[in-house]
Amino acid sequence: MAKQNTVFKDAFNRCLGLLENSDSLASEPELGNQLGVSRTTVRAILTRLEEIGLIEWSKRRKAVLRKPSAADYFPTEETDSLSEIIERSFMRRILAGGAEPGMQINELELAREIGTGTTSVREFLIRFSRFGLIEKRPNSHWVLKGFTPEFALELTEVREMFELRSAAAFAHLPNDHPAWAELDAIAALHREILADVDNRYREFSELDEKFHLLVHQASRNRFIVDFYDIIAIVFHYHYQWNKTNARQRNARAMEEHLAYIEALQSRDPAKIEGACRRHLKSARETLLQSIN
Amino acid sequence: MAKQNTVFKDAFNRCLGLLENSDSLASEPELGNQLGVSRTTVRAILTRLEEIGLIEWSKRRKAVLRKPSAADYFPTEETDSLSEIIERSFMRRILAGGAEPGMQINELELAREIGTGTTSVREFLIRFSRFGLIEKRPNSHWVLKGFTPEFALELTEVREMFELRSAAAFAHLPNDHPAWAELDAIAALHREILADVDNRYREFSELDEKFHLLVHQASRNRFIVDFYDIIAIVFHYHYQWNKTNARQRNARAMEEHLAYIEALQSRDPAKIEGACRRHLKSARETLLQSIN
DNA sequence: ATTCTGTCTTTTATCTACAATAGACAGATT
DNA sequence: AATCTGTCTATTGTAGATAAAAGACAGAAT
Repeated sequence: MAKQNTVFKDAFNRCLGLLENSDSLASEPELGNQLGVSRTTVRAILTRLEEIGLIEWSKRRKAVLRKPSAADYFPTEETDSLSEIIERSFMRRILAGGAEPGMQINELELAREIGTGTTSVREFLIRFSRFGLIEKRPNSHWVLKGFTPEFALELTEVREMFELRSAAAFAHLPNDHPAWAELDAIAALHREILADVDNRYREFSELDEKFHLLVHQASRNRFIVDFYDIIAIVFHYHYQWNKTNARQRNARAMEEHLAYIEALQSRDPAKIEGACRRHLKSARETLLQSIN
Repeated sequence: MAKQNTVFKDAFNRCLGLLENSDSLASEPELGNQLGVSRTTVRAILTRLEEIGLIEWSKRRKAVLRKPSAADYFPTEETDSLSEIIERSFMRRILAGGAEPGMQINELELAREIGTGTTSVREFLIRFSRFGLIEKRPNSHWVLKGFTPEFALELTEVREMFELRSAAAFAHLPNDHPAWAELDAIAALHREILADVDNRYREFSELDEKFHLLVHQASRNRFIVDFYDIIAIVFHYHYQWNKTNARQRNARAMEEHLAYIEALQSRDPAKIEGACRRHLKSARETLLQSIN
């Protein structure tokens, strides 16, 4: 296999969703926009939809013949891109399984284990190296530096510098900047989840990422925004891995977020800095606790 | 060709250097250490040295028969690793040649132009993307974001945050830390070059990199140290590209460095911050001037 | 006049193969 | 006892090939 057709399968599944609530489909370029794929892929999807009797397709006419059933969808295992599979597999190995700092990482072995070619693994490792968890010895193996307390401290040190500056910049966004509306929406979602926290505390992880990314974007600095990727991936896998006291931790963080958001809305620099510092401090403590 | 033997050729050339001042060579593992290569490569070098009649080799005996001549060395074009070649070639294209922001970057075309396979170009682009000058559209081309004033401002903003913090940390290094001795050596070299600045101002570029890296390392933060790569590459190619007033600019920067170094040596936080800010400000101005 | 479809070309993502390089181990040498 | 060499194996770096996906263009349909 030269290339997996995951783009096709994923877009196909999303297209079935469109098809649930409508009795005909838009034009090919329009569908391409909706699904975020090229016309070539759209046509492949339409061809398959016709083959399995979901639509009748003739030039501009794409009439829905029946509603899609569960069996029409491609299984979710087949819709993940190779890089997602490699990332998950790798993160599981280094976060969960006894991965000692200093351990060697073998491209060929990783590739065999994941069931993929070495090229993809190499490219993943190169991309991943910017997260500071692995390092290359040229002409030789990669070395795992490990998810250690030092790593967490270095990460949070930079994060705190960047976020304090971004939060300060946020206050100076013009009043009609869309970020203010987004901030309102995020605040509302916080209150909604907090009102039913016992059932919905798991939604925090995603909300957390959205909120902090919004703050970082106010810096209008690509290096600051890009750095947030590292924080996001660390917290993302960290939440999946460490679930002790999750409900309580998340509730507390959401309260802090609300105070932080209120400070931003006040535009008062001192208030913003205080609320931001308080939240960052507890976020750092949470992360550090879970490592030891 | 599956792999260029540039490691062999480069190590071979360096081995000829060792051979100039000695009438026999060390053991294989020892040579491997000196040259920074594996025993396999050392043995390949010894084999070649024997073939061209430079040494007589029998087990532990590696007697030098004659001094190497210029013809024994591999030409320097053959000793650069593929990634260095690609980097230079790429930087020339985007800094020198009319490379408009928003331009598409084509892997295949780049590969053909450089005379290499696509795999290496891809890997280079992935590594290079962390410098914030290019961006990938998945399943599609890369986009050149360009060496624009915005880029320079975003870069220097982060640089200033990081360097101020690193400089402050430098003052707290223990008195017996090797960085103090290195700082002295760097200061001495500054004075030496300044004393003959008309002839030696070109040595500044390398010295500049060494000095700022030393400062950044005092942060003991991998993200801060890694970020310095971006600054170093930008200034490196920038110096090569823009030579107007180079002598004067470099002389001024060296004076600033000396004041900055003196401030570090004083361990006085206020003095350090002042000298650091002054230098960073003029470095930023120099960079910005050359872009427009 | 604009938007769409049919068809074709180009480019990316990924696999496989292979030379260069690293590295392991046993027996030889000091 | 420690270090070295001869030999062998394992891994990386890179090229080349191929299916998937993107994208270009002309003619057809609104």
